[in-house]
Amino acid sequence: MDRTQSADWAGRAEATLRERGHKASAPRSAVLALIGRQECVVSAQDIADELKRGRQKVGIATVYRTLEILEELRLVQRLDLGGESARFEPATPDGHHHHHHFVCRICGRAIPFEDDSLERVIDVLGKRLKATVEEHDVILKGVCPDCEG
Amino acid sequence: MDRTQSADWAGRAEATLRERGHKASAPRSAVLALIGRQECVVSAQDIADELKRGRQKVGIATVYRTLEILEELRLVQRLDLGGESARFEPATPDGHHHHHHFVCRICGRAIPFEDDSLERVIDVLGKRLKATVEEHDVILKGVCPDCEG
DNA sequence: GTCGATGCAAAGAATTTGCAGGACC
DNA sequence: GGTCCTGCAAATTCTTTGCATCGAC
Repeated sequence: MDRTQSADWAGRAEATLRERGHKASAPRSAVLALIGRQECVVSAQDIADELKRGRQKVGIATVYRTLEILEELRLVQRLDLGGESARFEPATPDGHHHHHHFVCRICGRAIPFEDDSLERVIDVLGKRLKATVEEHDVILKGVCPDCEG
Repeated sequence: MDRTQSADWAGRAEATLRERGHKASAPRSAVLALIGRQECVVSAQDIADELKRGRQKVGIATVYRTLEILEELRLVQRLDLGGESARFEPATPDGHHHHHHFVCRICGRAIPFEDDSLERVIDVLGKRLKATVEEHDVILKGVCPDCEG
């Protein structure tokens, strides 16, 4: 099911880009495919490195430019998890369960989790504030089980 | 009451630094005083600029070094709100109500808010996860009332 | 006096941008 | 064929570091 969803994401992204008048290209497709395969966050450098190991090499500038477009179209979400660089993950279509992140201070790994009560509270909160809330991130920081003790 | 609390923070910070064997200095005191006066986040550059306008000029390197120490001692919290640079704010003593941030996509301002239900849910969540949660950030993004068309 | 703190300037790291050539439609 | 895309390298921006000097204890 993961794989099905992944394929969907890349396909949906390609379609959206085409609709918006963007042209197809091998490097861009490779980036989309890789992002679609992610269950959690990756940095621009991660993407470039991963692709470099494969057959399709992609310049880091292209990775950034592609991510910029995807972010504008809300196909990926940019996250600042406190590391050196920004990280990105495929955005979930509206209403679908999306997750948040626990970041380990020791190993730096980001571990995704979801929680319905949390979403509900944030929903209510959004209504209480006068502002229009378009997106939200919850970041927990601490020590993960592997690094514990 | 704000002012009392601010004075407390700077005083507490100075005391903690002294305890840890750090030496006092005019530049550092100026940074501490300024941070203590903040109700919300500022960037390192904000701090340097603000002090430059006053009588005590402080090099940006000193600002960063001071912030680094303060962060280690958990006297300030570093926040990645998605802007270009990291922002900092005085940390609240344990257990005191701390706030989170709404960031406006148009004007970039960070608006603080607090919510007890949110804290409670995150508390429970921390227990559900096997990891030790040491801190958490909730960031809402959208459009603030002033920028709302 | 000793050792931490400062400021400047240089080094680093992440991200963006300019440009010439190449590919898509 | 025009326009968008790509890769490289240069430019930017934020942050850290090296170093000589100054000041606190």
